[in-house]
Amino acid sequence: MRFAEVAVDAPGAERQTFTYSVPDHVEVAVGHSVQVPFGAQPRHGLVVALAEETPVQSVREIQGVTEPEPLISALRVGLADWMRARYLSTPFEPLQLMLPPASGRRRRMFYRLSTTDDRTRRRRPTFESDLDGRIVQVLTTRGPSELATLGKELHETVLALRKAVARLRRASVVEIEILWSQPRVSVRFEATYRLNVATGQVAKIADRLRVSGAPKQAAALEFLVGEYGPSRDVLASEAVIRSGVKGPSWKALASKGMLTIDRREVRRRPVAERPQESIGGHETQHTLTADQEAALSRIGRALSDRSRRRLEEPSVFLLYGVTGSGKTEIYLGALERTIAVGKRGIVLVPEIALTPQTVSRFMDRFPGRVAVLHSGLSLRDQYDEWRNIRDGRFDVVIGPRRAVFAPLDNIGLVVVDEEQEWSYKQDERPPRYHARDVAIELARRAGAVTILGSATPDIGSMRAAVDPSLPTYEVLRLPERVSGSVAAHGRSPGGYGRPLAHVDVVDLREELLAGNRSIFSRSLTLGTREALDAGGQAILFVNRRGAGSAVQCRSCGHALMCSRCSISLTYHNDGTVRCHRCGRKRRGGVPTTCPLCRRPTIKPIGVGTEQVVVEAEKAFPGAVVTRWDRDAVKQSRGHAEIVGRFIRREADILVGTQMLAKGLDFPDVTLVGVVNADIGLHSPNFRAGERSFQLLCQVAGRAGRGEMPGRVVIQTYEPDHYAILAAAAQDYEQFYRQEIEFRRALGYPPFARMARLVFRHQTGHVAADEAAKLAGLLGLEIRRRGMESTRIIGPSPAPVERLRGRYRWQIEVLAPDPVDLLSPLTLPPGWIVDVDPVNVL
DNA sequence: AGCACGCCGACT
DNA sequence: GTCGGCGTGCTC
Repeated sequence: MRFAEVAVDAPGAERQTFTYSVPDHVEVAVGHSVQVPFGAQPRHGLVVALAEETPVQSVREIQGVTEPEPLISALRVGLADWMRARYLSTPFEPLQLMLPPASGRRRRMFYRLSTTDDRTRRRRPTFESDLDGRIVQVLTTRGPSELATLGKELHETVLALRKAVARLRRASVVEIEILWSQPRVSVRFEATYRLNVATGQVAKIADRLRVSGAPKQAAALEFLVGEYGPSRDVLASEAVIRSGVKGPSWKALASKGMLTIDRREVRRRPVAERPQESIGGHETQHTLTADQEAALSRIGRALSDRSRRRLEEPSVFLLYGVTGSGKTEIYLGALERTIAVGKRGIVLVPEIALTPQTVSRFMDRFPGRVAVLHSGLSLRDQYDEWRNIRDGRFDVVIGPRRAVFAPLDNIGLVVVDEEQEWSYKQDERPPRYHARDVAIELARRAGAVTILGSATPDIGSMRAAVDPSLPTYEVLRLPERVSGSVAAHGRSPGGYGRPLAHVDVVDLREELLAGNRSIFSRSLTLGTREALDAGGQAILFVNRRGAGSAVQCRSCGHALMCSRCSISLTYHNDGTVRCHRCGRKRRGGVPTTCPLCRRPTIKPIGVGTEQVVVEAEKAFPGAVVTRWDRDAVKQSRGHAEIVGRFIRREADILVGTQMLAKGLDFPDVTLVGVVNADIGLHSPNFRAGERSFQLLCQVAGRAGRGEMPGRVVIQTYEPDHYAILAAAAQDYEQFYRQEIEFRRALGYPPFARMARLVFRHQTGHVAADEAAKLAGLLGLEIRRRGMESTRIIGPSPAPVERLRGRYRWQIEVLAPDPVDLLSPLTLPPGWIVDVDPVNVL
């Protein structure tokens, strides 16, 4: 007897896999997609293990496989289980990410009138309510229907219908029928024709056909032999178009045995084979700098050693290189070496839509061998691309976070570009995974090398690389900017990297004292004018992150803080000012005068892009100002249109949010202004400083990427904040030294790991009560199990307390591994757990 | 999620 | 007595 361990896609199968027996006539392997009985209904599941025996008493049988081949490799089934344990997801959720996109069938529940006439019941059912009768009416005329259909027809709520239908089922008037929807996409076939007669006989047969009044069939035969010869498949659609002979004639030939009609799977041509539309030119580089050379040879050694199974070599490299230092060239070189030892690579990029320049460099280097998982692909295309990857048609897969689940075999290298990016964390729906950490685990299991690339590495990644007590990652440094396009055009003096842009920090308190009430400081106004006059372009960056804004004094820079939590208080639209850590409300709301300097200049801070556009048009008459943020993208035809307009110099000033911080090259931009560096600095999150520093560095990196030198102006009320000082100096290591001490002192990650628990409810106090209850329970559990190094913070309202009409309260768990505390517990329904959260909104 | 089991109140 | 309400608990 054989048994299969199955991860079932059903509520009720959240915590464990289930054991089923495998009937003799069914062949299953790990990774197979199967249909199993679960409770009263059939469910979809994935086989995660096989066994010869089981301790389980009541096993039921697998009903069958839904696809002939396993869909997920054993390695990835293992990875999925690792994700389940790490992110406290269900067994099925991580596996679902690895399935072909949009190929899933959904269960649909239809209600129909009972077919079995129930003789135990003598009386005809008398309907308890009018609704029951109306339902029967609809089912009689329309046949089996879903609840939603009934709802539309009868103008009743789903809830009322559910009750009525349950009543009718008990009375044996109505029964349910489960149907599986068609997958939204599946393998597509097209008919093919193949000639069945010898070439020499075609002329004779064709003559006979003409005589017997079938000239079309004769023409078809002659076409086939002339264009394709015997026993070669030709797509029916192609044959019909090119020969002008329609379907029925071909069918007639087939019935006479002269032709075989077959079918062949057709797929869209992979992206790599399509002509590329690229926006902006991209730099090509042929000679490597000494640093690049050294980094690449180090990675090359690890790659070849690991391919010879000498696994003692480090497997994770932190490629720490300033903006423009040529990290992409290292990725390309490492991929070449990977392919040279017969392996393949996955490249993760933060937001593919925003990095077309990087993507096209990969496609140029490995023509026809790169699969690009683009979020803009249609479902059909995504599905075809999945199958093309699985069938080994690509050596390289490049894409955003979910590309880590692409069905690529024989992986030798995994690259995570801009590894510090928060977009690698899925925080909207389970499994709430971090693609960088999944990538590292995938590489570990595959015996592959990982490269984490960044100009401003995640604090945790850098610590793993430099702390001698944790010899896990190895740092590779690229400290100098490559001469880039200058070198490519042969005009570089040689040996000199492009300098980093010059950064000015403007103290907005002084601007105010000098009587400047505009949102642009004198320095920024002057700098922008100069840049435009010299024929350059300007970028104005508006930091909108952490919309829940701090309350800050324009005169002295003082921000209202919580006396207990040492984080800044948050202004709410209802006028209250509260701490998002402990939940305490400030009495009196926003003060009229600053508690520190006594001036009446204390206000909630916040500037929008629209406002900046208006102000910029006023301040720089004649300049064309363009906006780039989420709203502007919605109105136009996407990112590429806005970016393209700016690169083609149809606008002089680009006003935007974080989107423009990402790796795009704007060669003519000589000035970058940060309108409000303070926002986010005080977001109630221990990563606020890190986030601000990274953002400012990235924004500064947009200036002076061409031949003209760049200049950056950072406007702030807090010129002495360590994140701003370090960003102005563009000195990551200075920032790291301070940040890591701050984290150590407060026991924050990377010195502990965090799990964030959130509860949502329409009513504020219900959420608060529920949070208090669970916090008490967790505290009890911590004491009971003597978990001294585990702390809980809160309960407190979430930083954005009310989201989509629901109040949210949270509890944070800090521990060496918070899963130790949470894993054995069953949280009450409604709680969401986010392990290793990055976004705390 | 669904369904079964089980314990209480309004009827034949 | 019986039917049917919906409150817990389980689904291999």
